[in-house]
Amino acid sequence: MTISRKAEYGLRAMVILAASPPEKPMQIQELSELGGIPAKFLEQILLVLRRGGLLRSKRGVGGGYQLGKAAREISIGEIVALVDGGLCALAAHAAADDQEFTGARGLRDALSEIDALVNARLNAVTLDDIVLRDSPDAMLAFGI
Amino acid sequence: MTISRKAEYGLRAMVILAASPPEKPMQIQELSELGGIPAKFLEQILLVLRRGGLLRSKRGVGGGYQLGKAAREISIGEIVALVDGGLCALAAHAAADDQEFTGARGLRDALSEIDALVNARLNAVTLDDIVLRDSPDAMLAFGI
DNA sequence: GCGAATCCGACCAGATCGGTCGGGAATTGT
DNA sequence: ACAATTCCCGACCGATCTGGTCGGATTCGC
Repeated sequence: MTISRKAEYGLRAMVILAASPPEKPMQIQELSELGGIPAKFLEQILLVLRRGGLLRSKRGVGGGYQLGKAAREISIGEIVALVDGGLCALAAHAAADDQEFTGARGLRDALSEIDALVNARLNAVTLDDIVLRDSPDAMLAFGI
Repeated sequence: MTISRKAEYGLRAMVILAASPPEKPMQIQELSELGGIPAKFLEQILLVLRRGGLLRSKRGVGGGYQLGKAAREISIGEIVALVDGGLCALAAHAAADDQEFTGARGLRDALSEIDALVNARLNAVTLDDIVLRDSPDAMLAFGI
Protein backbone atom coordinates (compact mmCIF):
# COMPACT_ATOMS: atom_id res chain seq x y z
CA MET A 1 0.00 0.00 0.00
CA THR A 2 3.10 2.16 0.05
CA ILE A 3 4.68 3.70 -3.02
CA SER A 4 7.73 1.66 -4.09
CA ARG A 5 11.21 3.02 -3.58
CA LYS A 6 11.76 2.58 -7.27
CA ALA A 7 8.89 4.91 -8.10
CA GLU A 8 10.05 7.35 -5.46
CA TYR A 9 13.52 7.41 -7.02
CA GLY A 10 12.03 7.93 -10.44
CA LEU A 11 10.00 10.84 -9.16
CA ARG A 12 13.03 12.41 -7.52
CA ALA A 13 15.09 12.18 -10.67
CA MET A 14 12.34 13.67 -12.79
CA VAL A 15 11.76 16.52 -10.34
CA ILE A 16 15.46 17.32 -10.27
CA LEU A 17 15.57 17.38 -14.05
CA ALA A 18 12.49 19.57 -14.19
CA ALA A 19 14.13 22.05 -11.83
CA SER A 20 17.36 22.26 -13.84
CA PRO A 21 18.15 24.20 -17.02
CA PRO A 22 16.63 21.96 -19.68
CA GLU A 23 19.23 22.42 -22.39
CA LYS A 24 22.16 20.80 -20.64
CA PRO A 25 21.83 17.03 -20.19
CA MET A 26 22.47 15.70 -16.70
CA GLN A 27 24.39 12.48 -16.13
CA ILE A 28 23.34 9.54 -14.03
CA GLN A 29 26.18 10.23 -11.63
CA GLU A 30 25.08 13.77 -10.81
CA LEU A 31 21.43 12.78 -10.61
CA SER A 32 22.41 10.00 -8.27
CA GLU A 33 24.28 12.32 -5.92
CA LEU A 34 21.68 15.05 -5.90
CA GLY A 35 18.84 12.66 -5.27
CA GLY A 36 20.64 10.26 -2.94
CA ILE A 37 19.93 7.33 -5.23
CA PRO A 38 22.23 4.32 -5.88
CA ALA A 39 23.66 5.06 -9.32
CA LYS A 40 23.30 1.63 -10.90
CA PHE A 41 19.79 1.28 -9.61
CA LEU A 42 18.88 4.69 -10.92
CA GLU A 43 20.25 3.63 -14.27
CA GLN A 44 17.57 1.03 -14.88
CA ILE A 45 14.85 3.35 -13.69
CA LEU A 46 15.90 6.06 -16.11
CA LEU A 47 15.96 3.44 -18.82
CA VAL A 48 12.29 2.57 -18.51
CA LEU A 49 11.45 6.24 -18.20
CA ARG A 50 13.23 6.84 -21.49
CA ARG A 51 11.53 3.90 -23.19
CA GLY A 52 8.24 5.36 -22.05
CA GLY A 53 9.08 8.63 -23.77
CA LEU A 54 9.36 10.65 -20.57
CA LEU A 55 13.10 11.14 -21.04
CA ARG A 56 15.54 11.66 -23.87
CA SER A 57 19.16 10.57 -23.58
CA LYS A 58 22.48 11.35 -25.19
CA ARG A 59 25.53 9.14 -25.09
CA GLY A 60 29.23 9.94 -25.05
CA VAL A 61 30.99 12.84 -23.39
CA GLY A 62 28.67 15.63 -22.42
CA GLY A 63 25.77 13.22 -22.68
CA GLY A 64 23.07 12.54 -20.12
CA TYR A 65 19.32 12.83 -19.67
CA GLN A 66 16.76 15.52 -20.38
CA LEU A 67 13.00 15.59 -20.09
CA GLY A 68 11.24 14.15 -23.10
CA LYS A 69 8.35 16.59 -22.85
CA ALA A 70 7.72 19.93 -21.20
CA ALA A 71 7.61 19.76 -17.41
CA ARG A 72 4.01 20.88 -17.40
CA GLU A 73 3.06 17.95 -19.59
CA ILE A 74 4.49 15.23 -17.41
CA SER A 75 2.30 14.06 -14.55
CA ILE A 76 3.56 12.10 -11.57
CA GLY A 77 0.92 9.54 -12.48
CA GLU A 78 2.70 8.76 -15.73
CA ILE A 79 5.97 8.33 -13.89
CA VAL A 80 4.81 5.89 -11.23
CA ALA A 81 2.75 3.98 -13.78
CA LEU A 82 5.83 3.45 -15.95
CA VAL A 83 8.24 2.65 -13.14
CA ASP A 84 5.94 0.42 -11.13
CA GLY A 85 4.97 -1.52 -14.22
CA GLY A 86 1.67 0.03 -15.09
CA LEU A 87 -0.45 -1.41 -12.33
CA CYS A 88 -1.88 1.22 -10.08
CA ALA A 89 -5.31 -0.10 -9.23
CA LEU A 90 -6.68 -0.24 -5.72
CA ALA A 91 -9.52 -2.48 -6.81
CA ALA A 92 -7.44 -4.94 -8.82
CA HIS A 93 -8.35 -8.16 -7.02
CA ALA A 94 -11.91 -7.19 -6.36
CA ALA A 95 -12.53 -6.55 -10.02
CA ALA A 96 -10.66 -9.58 -11.30
CA ASP A 97 -12.44 -12.50 -9.66
CA ASP A 98 -16.14 -11.79 -9.72
CA GLN A 99 -16.99 -13.55 -6.51
CA GLU A 100 -20.64 -13.12 -5.69
CA PHE A 101 -21.62 -12.56 -2.10
CA THR A 102 -24.01 -10.05 -0.60
CA GLY A 103 -22.30 -6.71 -0.84
CA ALA A 104 -19.76 -7.74 -3.45
CA ARG A 105 -20.75 -5.11 -5.92
CA GLY A 106 -20.92 -2.43 -3.27
CA LEU A 107 -17.39 -3.27 -2.25
CA ARG A 108 -16.09 -3.24 -5.79
CA ASP A 109 -17.76 0.09 -6.45
CA ALA A 110 -16.43 1.70 -3.31
CA LEU A 111 -12.88 0.58 -4.00
CA SER A 112 -12.83 1.54 -7.65
CA GLU A 113 -14.28 4.90 -6.78
CA ILE A 114 -11.41 5.65 -4.45
CA ASP A 115 -9.03 4.22 -7.01
CA ALA A 116 -10.35 6.59 -9.65
CA LEU A 117 -9.98 9.47 -7.24
CA VAL A 118 -6.32 8.88 -6.47
CA ASN A 119 -5.52 8.22 -10.13
CA ALA A 120 -7.18 11.41 -11.19
CA ARG A 121 -5.17 13.29 -8.61
CA LEU A 122 -1.95 11.57 -9.60
CA ASN A 123 -2.50 12.47 -13.21
CA ALA A 124 -3.40 16.06 -12.42
CA VAL A 125 -0.16 16.96 -10.65
CA THR A 126 2.69 17.78 -13.05
CA LEU A 127 6.41 18.20 -12.54
CA ASP A 128 5.89 21.88 -13.12
CA ASP A 129 3.46 22.07 -10.22
CA ILE A 130 5.98 20.43 -7.95
CA VAL A 131 8.97 22.66 -8.67
CA LEU A 132 6.74 25.72 -8.48
CA ARG A 133 5.33 24.63 -5.18
CA ASP A 134 8.82 24.11 -3.83
CA SER A 135 9.95 27.72 -4.08
CA PRO A 136 8.52 29.47 -0.99
CA ASP A 137 7.57 32.67 -2.78
CA ALA A 138 5.28 30.76 -5.08
CA MET A 139 3.28 29.55 -2.10
CA LEU A 140 1.04 32.57 -2.21
CA ALA A 141 -0.20 31.63 -5.63
CA PHE A 142 -1.49 28.39 -4.16
CA GLY A 143 -2.95 30.05 -1.14
CA ILE A 144 -0.86 27.96 1.20
CA MET B 1 0.39 0.05 -5.29
CA THR B 2 -2.38 -2.53 -5.32
CA ILE B 3 -4.44 -3.50 -2.30
CA SER B 4 -3.22 -6.81 -0.87
CA ARG B 5 -5.28 -9.94 -1.24
CA LYS B 6 -5.24 -10.26 2.50
CA ALA B 7 -6.91 -6.88 2.93
CA GLU B 8 -9.36 -7.69 0.17
CA TYR B 9 -10.30 -10.92 1.97
CA GLY B 10 -10.69 -9.04 5.22
CA LEU B 11 -12.99 -6.56 3.54
CA ARG B 12 -15.10 -9.32 2.00
CA ALA B 13 -15.54 -11.09 5.30
CA MET B 14 -16.51 -7.90 7.09
CA VAL B 15 -18.98 -6.94 4.36
CA ILE B 16 -20.59 -10.36 4.50
CA LEU B 17 -20.93 -10.11 8.26
CA ALA B 18 -22.37 -6.62 7.98
CA ALA B 19 -24.99 -7.89 5.54
CA SER B 20 -26.05 -10.79 7.77
CA PRO B 21 -28.32 -10.85 10.82
CA PRO B 22 -25.98 -9.62 13.53
CA GLU B 23 -27.18 -11.80 16.39
CA LYS B 24 -26.16 -15.16 14.99
CA PRO B 25 -22.39 -15.71 14.84
CA MET B 26 -21.04 -16.94 11.52
CA GLN B 27 -18.30 -19.56 11.35
CA ILE B 28 -15.07 -19.39 9.43
CA GLN B 29 -16.24 -22.20 7.19
CA GLU B 30 -19.36 -20.43 6.02
CA LEU B 31 -17.56 -17.11 5.64
CA SER B 32 -14.92 -18.89 3.62
CA GLU B 33 -17.44 -20.43 1.25
CA LEU B 34 -19.48 -17.28 0.79
CA GLY B 35 -16.50 -15.10 0.13
CA GLY B 36 -14.41 -17.58 -1.83
CA ILE B 37 -11.56 -17.34 0.65
CA PRO B 38 -9.20 -20.18 1.72
CA ALA B 39 -10.48 -21.09 5.18
CA LYS B 40 -7.18 -21.37 7.04
CA PHE B 41 -5.94 -18.14 5.53
CA LEU B 42 -9.13 -16.39 6.48
CA GLU B 43 -8.63 -17.69 9.99
CA GLN B 44 -5.55 -15.56 10.63
CA ILE B 45 -7.12 -12.53 9.05
CA LEU B 46 -10.16 -12.75 11.30
CA LEU B 47 -7.78 -13.13 14.21
CA VAL B 48 -6.10 -9.77 13.73
CA LEU B 49 -9.46 -8.19 13.02
CA ARG B 50 -10.64 -9.47 16.37
CA ARG B 51 -7.51 -8.33 18.17
CA GLY B 52 -8.11 -4.92 16.69
CA GLY B 53 -11.59 -4.86 18.16
CA LEU B 54 -13.40 -4.95 14.86
CA LEU B 55 -14.76 -8.44 15.53
CA ARG B 56 -16.00 -10.42 18.48
CA SER B 57 -15.73 -14.19 18.55
CA LYS B 58 -17.32 -17.11 20.34
CA ARG B 59 -15.78 -20.54 20.66
CA GLY B 60 -17.34 -23.95 20.81
CA VAL B 61 -20.50 -25.18 19.17
CA GLY B 62 -22.67 -22.42 17.77
CA GLY B 63 -19.68 -20.12 17.95
CA GLY B 64 -18.29 -17.89 15.23
CA TYR B 65 -17.74 -14.24 14.49
CA GLN B 66 -19.81 -11.09 14.78
CA LEU B 67 -19.00 -7.45 14.21
CA GLY B 68 -17.41 -5.79 17.20
CA LYS B 69 -19.12 -2.48 16.54
CA ALA B 70 -22.13 -1.29 14.57
CA ALA B 71 -21.68 -1.56 10.80
CA ARG B 72 -21.96 2.18 10.45
CA GLU B 73 -19.05 2.68 12.81
CA ILE B 74 -16.56 0.48 10.96
CA SER B 75 -14.75 2.10 8.06
CA ILE B 76 -12.93 0.18 5.36
CA GLY B 77 -9.90 2.27 6.30
CA GLU B 78 -9.77 0.64 9.72
CA ILE B 79 -9.95 -2.78 8.16
CA VAL B 80 -7.15 -2.43 5.65
CA ALA B 81 -5.00 -0.62 8.21
CA LEU B 82 -5.32 -3.54 10.62
CA VAL B 83 -4.89 -6.31 8.09
CA ASP B 84 -2.08 -4.74 6.11
CA GLY B 85 -0.20 -3.96 9.29
CA GLY B 86 -1.03 -0.34 9.83
CA LEU B 87 1.03 1.19 7.06
CA CYS B 88 -1.05 2.91 4.46
CA ALA B 89 1.07 5.90 3.50
CA LEU B 90 1.77 6.85 -0.07
CA ALA B 91 4.52 9.23 1.00
CA ALA B 92 6.29 6.84 3.37
CA HIS B 93 9.76 6.85 1.83
CA ALA B 94 9.68 10.49 0.83
CA ALA B 95 8.94 11.51 4.38
CA ALA B 96 11.39 9.15 6.05
CA ASP B 97 14.73 10.11 4.56
CA ASP B 98 14.84 13.85 4.29
CA GLN B 99 16.98 14.03 1.19
CA GLU B 100 17.43 17.61 0.10
CA PHE B 101 17.39 18.39 -3.59
CA THR B 102 15.60 21.11 -5.47
CA GLY B 103 11.95 20.21 -5.42
CA ALA B 104 12.18 17.74 -2.56
CA ARG B 105 9.67 19.49 -0.41
CA GLY B 106 7.31 20.03 -3.30
CA LEU B 107 7.39 16.32 -3.99
CA ARG B 108 6.80 15.38 -0.38
CA ASP B 109 3.91 17.78 -0.15
CA ALA B 110 2.26 16.57 -3.32
CA LEU B 111 2.50 12.93 -2.28
CA SER B 112 1.30 13.41 1.26
CA GLU B 113 -1.58 15.49 -0.02
CA ILE B 114 -2.77 12.65 -2.20
CA ASP B 115 -2.11 10.26 0.63
CA ALA B 116 -4.31 12.29 2.94
CA LEU B 117 -7.01 12.34 0.31
CA VAL B 118 -7.20 8.59 -0.13
CA ASN B 119 -7.01 7.99 3.62
CA ALA B 120 -9.81 10.43 4.27
CA ARG B 121 -11.91 8.65 1.69
CA LEU B 122 -11.04 5.22 3.05
CA ASN B 123 -12.04 6.29 6.53
CA ALA B 124 -15.26 7.88 5.35
CA VAL B 125 -16.76 4.78 3.77
CA THR B 126 -18.34 2.40 6.28
CA LEU B 127 -19.56 -1.16 6.01
CA ASP B 128 -23.05 0.20 6.22
CA ASP B 129 -22.50 2.35 3.15
CA ILE B 130 -21.34 -0.66 1.23
CA VAL B 131 -24.20 -3.02 1.98
CA LEU B 132 -26.66 -0.19 1.35
CA ARG B 133 -25.06 0.65 -1.95
CA ASP B 134 -25.28 -2.98 -2.98
CA SER B 135 -29.04 -3.25 -2.98
CA PRO B 136 -30.20 -1.78 -6.33
CA ASP B 137 -33.24 0.01 -4.94
CA ALA B 138 -31.02 2.04 -2.66
CA MET B 139 -29.17 3.42 -5.65
CA LEU B 140 -31.62 6.28 -6.01
CA ALA B 141 -30.70 7.60 -2.61
CA PHE B 142 -27.15 8.01 -3.84
CA GLY B 143 -28.20 9.51 -7.12
CA ILE B 144 -26.46 6.80 -9.08
C1' DG C 1 -15.94 -36.32 28.33
C1' DC C 2 -16.99 -35.45 23.38
C1' DG C 3 -17.36 -32.75 19.50
C1' DA C 4 -17.49 -28.19 17.52
C1' DA C 5 -15.43 -24.29 16.94
C1' DT C 6 -11.77 -20.63 17.61
C1' DC C 7 -6.78 -19.75 18.76
C1' DC C 8 -2.01 -19.65 17.49
C1' DG C 9 2.61 -20.66 16.24
C1' DA C 10 5.46 -22.90 12.77
C1' DC C 11 6.45 -23.71 8.25
C1' DC C 12 6.81 -23.16 3.16
C1' DA C 13 7.18 -22.10 -1.98
C1' DG C 14 7.30 -18.52 -4.94
C1' DA C 15 7.27 -13.63 -6.14
C1' DT C 16 8.83 -9.11 -5.42
C1' DC C 17 12.08 -5.59 -3.78
C1' DG C 18 16.07 -3.22 -3.76
C1' DG C 19 19.92 -3.45 -5.40
C1' DT C 20 24.87 -4.97 -7.72
C1' DC C 21 28.03 -6.48 -11.52
C1' DG C 22 30.14 -6.67 -15.82
C1' DG C 23 30.35 -5.87 -20.23
C1' DG C 24 28.66 -3.84 -24.82
C1' DA C 25 27.52 0.03 -27.84
C1' DA C 26 27.46 4.82 -29.19
C1' DT C 27 29.38 9.38 -29.18
C1' DT C 28 32.92 12.90 -28.64
C1' DG C 29 37.64 14.83 -28.22
C1' DT C 30 42.47 14.44 -29.70
C1' DA D 1 42.52 5.77 -35.18
C1' DC D 2 42.03 5.69 -30.52
C1' DA D 3 40.75 6.57 -25.98
C1' DA D 4 37.62 8.50 -22.82
C1' DT D 5 33.03 9.05 -21.61
C1' DT D 6 28.53 7.99 -21.15
C1' DC D 7 24.35 5.39 -21.79
C1' DC D 8 22.47 0.48 -22.67
C1' DC D 9 21.17 -3.92 -20.96
C1' DG D 10 20.98 -8.57 -19.31
C1' DA D 11 22.24 -11.52 -15.47
C1' DC D 12 22.44 -12.24 -10.80
C1' DC D 13 21.55 -12.01 -5.68
C1' DG D 14 20.08 -11.78 -0.76
C1' DA D 15 16.34 -10.34 2.04
C1' DT D 16 11.69 -9.61 2.68
C1' DC D 17 6.86 -10.09 1.64
C1' DT D 18 2.83 -12.75 -0.16
C1' DG D 19 -0.30 -16.07 0.03
C1' DG D 20 -1.00 -19.65 1.85
C1' DT D 21 -0.97 -24.71 4.69
C1' DC D 22 -0.50 -27.77 8.83
C1' DG D 23 -1.00 -29.46 13.34
C1' DG D 24 -2.17 -28.93 17.53
C1' DA D 25 -3.85 -26.34 21.91
C1' DT D 26 -7.80 -24.18 23.96
C1' DT D 27 -12.53 -23.19 25.04
C1' DC D 28 -17.35 -23.89 24.96
C1' DG D 29 -21.98 -26.36 24.81
C1' DC D 30 -23.98 -30.55 25.61
